[in-house]
Amino acid sequence: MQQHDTAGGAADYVPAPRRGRPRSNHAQDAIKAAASRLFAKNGITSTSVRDIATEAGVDPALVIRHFGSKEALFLQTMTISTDLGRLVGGPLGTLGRTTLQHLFEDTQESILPIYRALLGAIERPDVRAYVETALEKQLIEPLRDRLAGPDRDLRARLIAAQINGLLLHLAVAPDPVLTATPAPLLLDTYARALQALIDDPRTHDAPGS
Amino acid sequence: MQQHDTAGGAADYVPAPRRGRPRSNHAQDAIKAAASRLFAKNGITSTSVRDIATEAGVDPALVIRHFGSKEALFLQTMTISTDLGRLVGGPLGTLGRTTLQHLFEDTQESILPIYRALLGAIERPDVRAYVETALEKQLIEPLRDRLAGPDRDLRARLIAAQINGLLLHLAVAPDPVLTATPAPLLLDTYARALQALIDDPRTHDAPGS
DNA sequence: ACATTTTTGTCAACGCCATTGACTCTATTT
DNA sequence: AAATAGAGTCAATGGCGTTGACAAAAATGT
Repeated sequence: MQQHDTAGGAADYVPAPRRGRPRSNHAQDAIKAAASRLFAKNGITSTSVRDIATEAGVDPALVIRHFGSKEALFLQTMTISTDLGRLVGGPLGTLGRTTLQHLFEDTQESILPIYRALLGAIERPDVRAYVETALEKQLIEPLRDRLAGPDRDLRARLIAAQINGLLLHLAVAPDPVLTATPAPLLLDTYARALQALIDDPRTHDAPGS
Repeated sequence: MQQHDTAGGAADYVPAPRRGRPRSNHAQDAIKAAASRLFAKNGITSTSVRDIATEAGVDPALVIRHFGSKEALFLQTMTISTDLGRLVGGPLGTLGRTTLQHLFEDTQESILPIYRALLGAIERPDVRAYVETALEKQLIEPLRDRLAGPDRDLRARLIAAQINGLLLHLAVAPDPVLTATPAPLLLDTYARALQALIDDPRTHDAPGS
């Protein structure tokens, strides 16, 4: 009656792989792990659903079954876990420096490949929407609430642009110069630029007069 | 002296499409025009070779025939024509402001869609290589040569990161706040941040002392 | 204990994609 | 006139994301 028992002997005794509905899904975790690794390493376009399925040891159709689409799986795995909002918690006078400091501590771990992957997928509408809201809620809004002086919203957005510019340069290319630069020097230098928008323009608007 | 039939009167004296080997290829120009429009509007992944071929009125195979591959066509059409090097020509004291000014004048024209398209294709190795060298040769090097003081190379790279951060925010999302901001205010504010890295750190390192 | 439902997993397709090889046709060159 | 070389066409190829029909096993109800 049965004509195929490809993966395991279904009629024998069920050796290792359990079938049906285990409480903690085994295949789902394997798919997520494989997707995280491959997306972070090669990006979304160079990573095929079949690649993920092969590395996870499952059928390609199962990937779509569980996650809906390749893009949905991408959004579920390539998320920036660290709360960017807490980066802007320090005192105002040294906010630029402490923000970069925190960012670099996290960056050393794992957010740079994720940032690169998200950037490479920014063309897809769903990814762009996710990045936009994450940027707005997790960086621009906390930043704006901490600023004083005129044009707080504009300045918060421009500070976010500065931060993303640095991440962009660190993420897209293994820039040998930036990478080789001692972290304190790089942080101090860029913090000076951030601070130019953090400080209330009225406090030292015209230094001479 | 030489006539080109890209946009002007191609039908003046050669109405019927010539076959064989015309000196100025008709289909090639149509493909380039269609590719420029579609790539700039929808990006590389959402634009298929078949779409380009349909809009140009040619066979899809002909597109590959002439340009080698979709990616090669992308790199031939999505080029930033304006020389970024001349942006940094102004006097040092107001370099940040004048650079942004020039950038915005060009931006109003057409470089923003191209920037967005390049960013969306940054995952592809050839595109990334092109962007990297263009950035290095056309922006970082001219900038570095104009700076004075310590860490000129590092500061030039960080200024480039700032500029790209602003372009990133302008390109990926139609940010309503940044778009609605009066250009002079936006330029003045961001120029202050640029100037923090342009100015020789030694000249006003300790403003109080 | 059995029957039903729900979820997991499998397999073979579908339609779209970029790209290719074989081919014709025409203008230029010899 | 013959040879050449590029322009254009057509059908096919292999890969892609995704889907539908189906089997199997666990969960659930009785």
